[in-house]
Amino acid sequence: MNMEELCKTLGNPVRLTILKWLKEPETYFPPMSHLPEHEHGKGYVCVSAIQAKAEITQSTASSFLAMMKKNGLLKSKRIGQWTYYRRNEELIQELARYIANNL
Amino acid sequence: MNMEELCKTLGNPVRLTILKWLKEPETYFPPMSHLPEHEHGKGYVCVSAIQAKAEITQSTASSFLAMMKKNGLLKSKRIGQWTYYRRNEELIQELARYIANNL
DNA sequence: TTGACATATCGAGAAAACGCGATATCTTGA
DNA sequence: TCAAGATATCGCGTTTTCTCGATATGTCAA
Repeated sequence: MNMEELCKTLGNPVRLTILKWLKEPETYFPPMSHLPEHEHGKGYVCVSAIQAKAEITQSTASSFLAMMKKNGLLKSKRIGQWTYYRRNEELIQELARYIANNL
Repeated sequence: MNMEELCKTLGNPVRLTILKWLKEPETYFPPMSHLPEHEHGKGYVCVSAIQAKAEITQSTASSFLAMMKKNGLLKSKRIGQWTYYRRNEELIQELARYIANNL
């Protein structure tokens, strides 16, 4: 867990908002119609849905999500031509514990 | 608590390190010889000690510390010609709780 | 195999953060 | 009142981040 990089990643209003949206995907995104049944309810959201909601370009969405994944905040799964991202709750809790105990 | 600004502030290696040093002031800083007896043991460290330890200029130290105070990470007390800074443990714990529960 | 669509990567101009030196302000002791 | 030391603020060149458009890559269906 790279605290500095993690904080830089979270220090951007768009990325911070995306992370919050992904906490309640059903609230903030339309149903992922291409996602197979057995992957429903796991919090997966595709890049284009996030891009549309955040009102940023496709390239920005892609690189922001890649950055968040690189720092461990998100996990991703490629299904067909879609890349789905979801939160990595384990790292977020680890971050909270780190701040509480070691920062 | 402004999460975005807080993360920007923590997303800098020097500021992050300063915050950690202030967790154990006796370990990382020489005794604050001008600090009155009754203020000892409270974690106060003066600007010039932090500046020297971090190997940054006086102006950078001053503005970094002011930024950290503005975001609630530090508290400060002016005593004579010295400004002493210490951690604001309450906000750090609040940040940890916020990440654990609301991020 | 090819066309269409989703995503990733590249290159660049604009905006923000970095971190310095110079200078101003504040406080104390002479 | 004045000089000296500690800290705060200002201005600025440098570096990093932001965010875009253009283009490349990957995947599926026809």
